[in-house]
Amino acid sequence: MAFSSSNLDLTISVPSSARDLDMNRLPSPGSDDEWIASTMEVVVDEENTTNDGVVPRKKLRLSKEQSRLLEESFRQNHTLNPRQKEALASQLKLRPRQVEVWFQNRRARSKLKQTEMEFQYLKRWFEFLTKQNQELQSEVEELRALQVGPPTVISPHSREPLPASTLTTCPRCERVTTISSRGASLINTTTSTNNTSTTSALQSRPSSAAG
DNA sequence: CGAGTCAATTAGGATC
DNA sequence: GATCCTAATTGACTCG
Repeated sequence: MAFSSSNLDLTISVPSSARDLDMNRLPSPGSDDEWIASTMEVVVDEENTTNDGVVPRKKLRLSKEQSRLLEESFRQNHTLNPRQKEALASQLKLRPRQVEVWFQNRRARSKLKQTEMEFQYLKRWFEFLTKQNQELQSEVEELRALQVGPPTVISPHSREPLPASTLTTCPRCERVTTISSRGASLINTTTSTNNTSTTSALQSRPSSAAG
């Protein structure tokens, strides 16, 4: 069995003898099955088999140049059509299946990274909302403490006092509302500075996190 | 039904 | 030796 050495530093060593097997070798000519069969022929020897005759898996390590090229083409496209796959495999002296597997794993890593980033973002967003909620709760408490008689609510539109109403907390959003004869109207209980921070926080929220 | 993709998993090798 | 990274396998699923 003769394996030509390649200029890429991708080899597997067979422990029993010091010989190296070039993992990048393309089948010439033939299918992946033939390539695997020829590889197995080298790998299978008595010292490399377990008691039940199972051949231990040898792991390919991609060279830096191979990884660089794969990353480069991944940046261009996250999936490859069969022709691109063949071309890339041939360029990298890998089997198409290996290129395919690399892209598959790369997509998985990419997705995992994205999920981790989204998790971090949502975590920070949750912390922010919790803090905001606590602050609003405190304000509600303060307002309740100040409430001695029926509240006088100034209309933000007319600047005129609105009819007597009842100060309550919306059970859904926990914002303070007034229930008046004209129906429920929202009172902004936050200060202008708080309002600004809330608005800017909302505006800075990246839409990508939503989906 | 075959090809392609994905999620889950396994396992080899590097690094600490 | 534990841990991390990643190549490779497997089985389920989708789509034309």
